[in-house]
Amino acid sequence: MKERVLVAMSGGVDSSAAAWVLREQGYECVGAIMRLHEKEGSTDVEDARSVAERLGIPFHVFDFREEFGALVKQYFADTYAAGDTPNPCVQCNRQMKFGKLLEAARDLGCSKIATGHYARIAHLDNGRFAVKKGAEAARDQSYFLSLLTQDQLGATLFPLSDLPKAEVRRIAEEQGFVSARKRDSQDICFVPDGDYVGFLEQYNEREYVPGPVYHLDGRHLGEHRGAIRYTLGQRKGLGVSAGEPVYVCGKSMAENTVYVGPESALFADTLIAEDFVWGAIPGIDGPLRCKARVRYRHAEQSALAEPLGDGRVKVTFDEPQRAITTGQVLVLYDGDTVLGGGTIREVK
RNA sequence: UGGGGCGUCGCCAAGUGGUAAGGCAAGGGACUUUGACUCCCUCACCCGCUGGUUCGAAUCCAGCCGUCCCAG
Repeated sequence: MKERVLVAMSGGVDSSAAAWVLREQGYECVGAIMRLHEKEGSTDVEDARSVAERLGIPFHVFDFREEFGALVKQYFADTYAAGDTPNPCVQCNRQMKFGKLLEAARDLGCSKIATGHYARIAHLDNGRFAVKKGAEAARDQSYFLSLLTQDQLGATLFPLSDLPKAEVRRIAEEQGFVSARKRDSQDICFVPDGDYVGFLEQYNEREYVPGPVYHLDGRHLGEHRGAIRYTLGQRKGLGVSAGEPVYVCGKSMAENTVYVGPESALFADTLIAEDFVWGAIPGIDGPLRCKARVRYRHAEQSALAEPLGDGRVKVTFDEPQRAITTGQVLVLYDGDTVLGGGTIREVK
């Protein structure tokens, strides 16, 4: 019998198939699901339990609603309130799945944790662990895993790393998992109706009121419905017409003002990321040419990364990038390997 | 209340006798384990109002209403 591994199950296809694959590989599996927030009508817990039963593995339910609120929802609300744009999934990965759940796994005597992410983990010659892209480029989730620490990566398995999604579905189908035909998850899990502003108003216990929309050329174009609703590069939802498409180019939370302008005004080539977490390499002490992504599904771009000290890294793209947004996560790559990532703090 | 201009979808705007372009916005969908972007579809039985001319008008005529500019 191999190692004892806790499989993070969500009730969806991916984690279900991951559990099966892992068991096939001879690991001693323990299934577990986290309760992170209230979900009306959700059968996720039951679905995960059913899959665990079908696999004949133990199953645990961890109620992490409080922790999720403190570590993810709070971060989400605070980031928006500060005028930045958060990435709750990256935060959830580092704090919950590979944070609280990993702790719980260790308490259960599991040396590792496994999830249904489409990515790989490599143990490099330099002794470090690194996240690498999944086999199917279109589904690669390495971006979301970029801020995991060495300790976290060293204790992680991604059973689906070499499987295309179609194969995963087939496995779930064959095994008769209830999750086989479930839709892929999308949007922010704790804001199911997509109304994240409504969530923020409730969470922050305040109402976000209308304010002015100005064009960069000085024109007053109309009123927006609260500066917190808009993020850099956003086009829809402004409700103002300038004759041609205009995009959010900036905003002032203090003045509740939104500035819009032509798409061309959104391009910038330099940013500073903070709280950098290094993956494949321990860090850099000089300029490093690499590839970088500024958001999930951003095609990697050639760039030069330079250390600024204090966990800060300056990144200069060869070509200006559209709507580099503070609060979002910057990830550096060397080919398929994640070099490290940080939170975008400043854009020039 | 003298003169002139203008009144077409929420905004801008084609169309000047033959049966309402387009852009923006908006709504819906696709894409998507973040926010966005993008893509697709929809969006004036009707042209300020009322009459008139005409086989036929948003397009011509009259009156009215509204609005803008100049002159007061």
